[in-house]
Amino acid sequence: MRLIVARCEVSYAGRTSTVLGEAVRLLMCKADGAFMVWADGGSPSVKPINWMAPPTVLEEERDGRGSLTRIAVRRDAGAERMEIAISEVISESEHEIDTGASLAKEGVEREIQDLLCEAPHFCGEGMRLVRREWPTDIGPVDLMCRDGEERWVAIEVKRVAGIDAVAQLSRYLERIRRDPEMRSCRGILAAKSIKPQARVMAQAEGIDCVELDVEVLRGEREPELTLFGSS
Amino acid sequence: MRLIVARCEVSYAGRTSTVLGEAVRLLMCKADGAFMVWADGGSPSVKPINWMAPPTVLEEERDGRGSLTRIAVRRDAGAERMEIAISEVISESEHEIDTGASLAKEGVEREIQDLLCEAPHFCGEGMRLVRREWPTDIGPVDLMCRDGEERWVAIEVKRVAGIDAVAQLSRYLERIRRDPEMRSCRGILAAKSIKPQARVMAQAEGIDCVELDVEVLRGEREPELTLFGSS
DNA sequence: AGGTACATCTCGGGT
DNA sequence: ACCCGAGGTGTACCT
Repeated sequence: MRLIVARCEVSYAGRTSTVLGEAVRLLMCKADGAFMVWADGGSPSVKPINWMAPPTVLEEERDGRGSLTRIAVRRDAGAERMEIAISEVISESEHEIDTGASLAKEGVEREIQDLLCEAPHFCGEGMRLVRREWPTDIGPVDLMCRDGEERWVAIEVKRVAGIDAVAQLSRYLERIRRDPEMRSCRGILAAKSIKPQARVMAQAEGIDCVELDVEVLRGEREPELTLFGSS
Repeated sequence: MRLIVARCEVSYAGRTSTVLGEAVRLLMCKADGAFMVWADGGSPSVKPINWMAPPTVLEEERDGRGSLTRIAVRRDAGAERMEIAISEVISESEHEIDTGASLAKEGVEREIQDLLCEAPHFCGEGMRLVRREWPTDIGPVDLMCRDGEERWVAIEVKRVAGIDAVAQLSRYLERIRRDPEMRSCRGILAAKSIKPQARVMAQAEGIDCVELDVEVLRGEREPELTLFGSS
């Protein structure tokens, strides 16, 4: 990875076009072709002010003393491009950084889905998993189950559920119910946290809400009596 | 801004939890309190593998020779935390980097909305803007207009419109039409590009689609005869 | 290649 | 503080 601290102007043209006046910035050039321009404060804080995602082609110009004067980054046959005009190089270094290794994440939607598949009864007594990623012609619904009364139940799993999650499940239900056998399929929105507006919209659409406690799902803690106290 | 290249282990616990085994990584510590851990390849390429957004509290430990051995980053009273155990420091530097300056973006949704406000007739003959960001109880619709026949028209502006945009406009229309005076309000989805599936869904919901040419909106180019060739 | 959904999304604007 | 929507979203997965 190359790290360059330089006084520079940056212009980008592609999906939009931007110009950054002269200032001291960090230029970060990853081995995978990603190129980023960083400022040190303000917004955005955890995002570069300008960047090019790989694959990119880099072109450099140096003056007679070997000092960087210009960097051009191209992508998509030049449809996207960034130009860095450098007036002063303050630091230039290169380091061997390891490539990203496996990173296990816990608590994301996939894990909640995994846990719920093992214990669907947390969405209602007698609930049984029929199929995960049940296909519809506009995308798969996370879980398809049958409840204690043999009724079909489509479950949409989210980490945090907003109104978009309700809209998503509604779209699926509309498709699913076109099958005469599934006409009475009901919907459950299951999430670690459900926004108030999403609850209101879910109620209006006849969709049940279940807030999940991941530690309970994992079996690390006993469920509390109020677990099903939603709707 | 501080840049540290070090062999280290990283663990994060907060919104999710992750563990990263020992490897050489770049640690980036911004003046605004943002902290990032970078690998050099793999995915995601333009995002750090681990990070903490400001505000953060940093805590460092050094050995007898003054070499970094541990960094702890805390946030939100310790609810979110990252621990970096350092076995070898390869490089450590600090630079004065300028704070983010103003960055003008063109071609994003806001600019399209601006241009459309100045020239609503691109969404239909006789179209007049009544109000921008027309409020509903589930959020504002981008533009509220009246067409040549005095009919209300709600316009949702997007850069790229997918089915989620159609769903969003449908939700707004459902609310808007609860007002008896607006019962016949129609909807237009206006975007630089509209996905085929979104067109299908829009047609099913009686929503019109208008694909916009930003250069024409800006007055840089003459409209082509097929501008309204949508449905 | 195109469509769909997830993300520790991040970020800005509103209430 | 929370909610909502935009993003040059990026990224994986599927068709």
